Amino acid sequence: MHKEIEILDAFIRSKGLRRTPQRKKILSVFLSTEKHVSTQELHRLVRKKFRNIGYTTVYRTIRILLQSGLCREIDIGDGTSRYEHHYNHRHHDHLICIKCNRLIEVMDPRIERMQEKMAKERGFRPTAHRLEIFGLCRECI
Amino acid sequence: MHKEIEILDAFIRSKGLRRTPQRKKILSVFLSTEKHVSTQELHRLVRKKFRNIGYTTVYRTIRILLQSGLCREIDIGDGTSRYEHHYNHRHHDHLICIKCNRLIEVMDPRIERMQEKMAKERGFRPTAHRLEIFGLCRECI
DNA sequence: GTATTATTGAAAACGATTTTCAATAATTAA
DNA sequence: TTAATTATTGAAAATCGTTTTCAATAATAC
Ligand SMILES: [Zn+2]
Ligand SMILES: [Zn+2]
Ligand SMILES: [Zn+2]
Ligand SMILES: [Zn+2]
Repeated sequence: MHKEIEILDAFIRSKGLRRTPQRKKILSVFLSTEKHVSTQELHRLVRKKFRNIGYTTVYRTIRILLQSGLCREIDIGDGTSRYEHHYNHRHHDHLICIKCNRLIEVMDPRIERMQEKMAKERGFRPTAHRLEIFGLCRECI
Repeated sequence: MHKEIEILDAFIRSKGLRRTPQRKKILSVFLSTEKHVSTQELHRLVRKKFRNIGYTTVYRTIRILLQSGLCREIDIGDGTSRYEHHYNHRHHDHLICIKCNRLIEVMDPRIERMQEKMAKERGFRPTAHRLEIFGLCRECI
C-alpha cells in the first residue's frame, strides 16, 4: 500500500491533480482484493467500507489507476471490463472457464518470446498483448 | 458463395427456420468483403446494395452465421464486436496497430501447440482462444 | 387456398460507460 | 488565516453498442 500510494500521489502531482480522501480510499479497497473486479463490483466493495462514495468517482479513479500503472484492464469478452493489480504484478495471461467463469492466471516465458518473435518477423513492433484461453477448468470438466 | 449458401440453408433446415431473401443477401454482402466488419458497417454495406433491409435483421443474421460456423466474432477491445469469414478460413490471431488500426492476420502452429500444452498442464481443457498483439505496424513505426 | 408459425424492421429497452453540471473541497496566493 | 482559484464529487442524464418487443408480413406445411 505504501508504495502504491506514493505512485498515485506522484502521478497526481505530475498532472496537477488533487489528492482527495476518496482516491486514497478507493485505491486501498482496490488493493485489498485479489479478484478481477468490475467498476460496479469495486464500487460495492468501496461502499461496504466507506459510505457516500459515488460510482462515478470509483469509475474515474480507476481511469487514474490505469494511467499511473497501478491497474490493468481485462476484457473477458462479456461486455464488462475488469481490473486487477498491475504494480509489482508480473504480466500474465488468463485461462477462462466457460462454465464457472473462474479466471486462472498463467505465464509461460517461451510462449511470450515466441509471440514477440512472430510479430517482429512481420515487421511489427509489439507493445502489449492479450491472450485468453477459453475452456473448462479442472472442477468443471 | 455456393458452398456457404448450402451451409446456411442446411443450418436453417436443421433448426426449423426459414429461408428468406434477406438472409441470402446479407450473407452475400458479408462474403464480398474481406474486412473485419462491425454489425453497423455490415448494415451500411448491405444498404448500399439492397434497400430496405433493417439493422436488426443484419444483427440477427450475423447470430445465425456465427451459429452455423460461417462467421467468427473478433473483439479488439474497443467495445464493438467485429466479424470475419470463418468457413474455409484457418484459425488465426491478430496483430493490431495502435496507430492506424490495421489488423494483420497471423498464425504460428508452434505457438498454438504451446498454448494448448500449457493449458492442459494446468488441468484445463481449452476449447478456444484469442490472442491479440498490439503495437505499431511496418508503416507506422 | 388456408392455417401455422417464423421473420421483419421500427422502436423501445437494456446495460456498461461516459459526460454534464452545480455544489463542494483542495490548493495557492495574499 | 483568509480569499481566490480551480479540481473534484456525485446524482442525473447522455451515449453507444447490443438485445428485445410487437404488430405486420411472408415462408412453409397441409
Ligand atoms: Zn470452471
Ligand atoms: Zn489476472
Ligand atoms: Zn499501422
Ligand atoms: Zn482475422
